[in-house]
Amino acid sequence: MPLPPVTDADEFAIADTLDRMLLWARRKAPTRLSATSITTLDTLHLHGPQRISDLAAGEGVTQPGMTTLVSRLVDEGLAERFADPTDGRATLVRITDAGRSVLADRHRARTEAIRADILRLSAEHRAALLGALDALNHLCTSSDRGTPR
Amino acid sequence: MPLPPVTDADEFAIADTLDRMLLWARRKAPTRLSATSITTLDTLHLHGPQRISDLAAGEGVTQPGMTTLVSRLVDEGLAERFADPTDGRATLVRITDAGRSVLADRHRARTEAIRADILRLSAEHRAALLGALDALNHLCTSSDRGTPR
DNA sequence: TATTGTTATACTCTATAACTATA
DNA sequence: TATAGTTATAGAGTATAACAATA
Repeated sequence: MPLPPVTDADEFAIADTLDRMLLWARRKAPTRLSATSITTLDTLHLHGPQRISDLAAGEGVTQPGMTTLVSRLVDEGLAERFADPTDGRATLVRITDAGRSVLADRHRARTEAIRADILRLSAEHRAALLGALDALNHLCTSSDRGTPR
Repeated sequence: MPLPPVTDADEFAIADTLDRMLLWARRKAPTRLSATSITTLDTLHLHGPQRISDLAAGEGVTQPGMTTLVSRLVDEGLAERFADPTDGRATLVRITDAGRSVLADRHRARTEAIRADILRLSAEHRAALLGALDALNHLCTSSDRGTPR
């Protein structure tokens, strides 16, 4: 069976819906840590140790801002700094076990909250969502860097 | 053709992916106004005039916090206050044309940014996304209230 | 001289507490 | 007395500017 064609208008409709999703998402989900702290921890978790400047660029904050943020994470035991063996100027940051634990707890809680909404959907809608998971995952992982400010 | 069954594990997978989407989303999208300002304007746009206390509950902030936020919006000409004819204690807030314009501009810009990522997906993925739009829209609109703090 | 990171300072946002006005 | 909203104060988070150390 041939795939349905995806037109310009369709692409716009997809983007439009996803943007509305983001507003929805923003209204759920209060977290103890700031949103930037969470995404920074997530980056460290997924991609391993990083420089301050790389983290800053990736999260769309300034370098001094990232220094402060990392200091907070270190104070709370969620991350740690260590010297970059290849560059005396640089500092590398790595997530700790406690940091991973915070990330896991938060993810578990939020997943449960979202799941409650999914249960209210029709079987057809859930099936459609299931069919789009792979696409959504690609979307999230392909280009997860923000635009610099 | 019968629908594929949606199991508990599937529901979890959907919720899991959506939560990852939210982290992705957070990394895109810097906005001039705060996230709460945007969602508040969006609520006023979608559901009409509201009381301060209702807005506060809906956005998951305190009543004094919403007073301040609304004052900012009013100062910028994006919303306006008027007396509730049915309750002398209450103030109603309504979005202005300028507010709608800000919302539209932001939506347009973000939709365009997301669309760029969609263009990098395969035709199959885009088709799957298209098939899930209705489900996603239901998800966003069914229960768009945040949990109170 | 350019780059990496930190410190100093100021501004925005939002929470808690105390207050005013109306029901 | 309870409810709607505001004002006062404090704290978190992040930006810009100035600085120190290394490449």
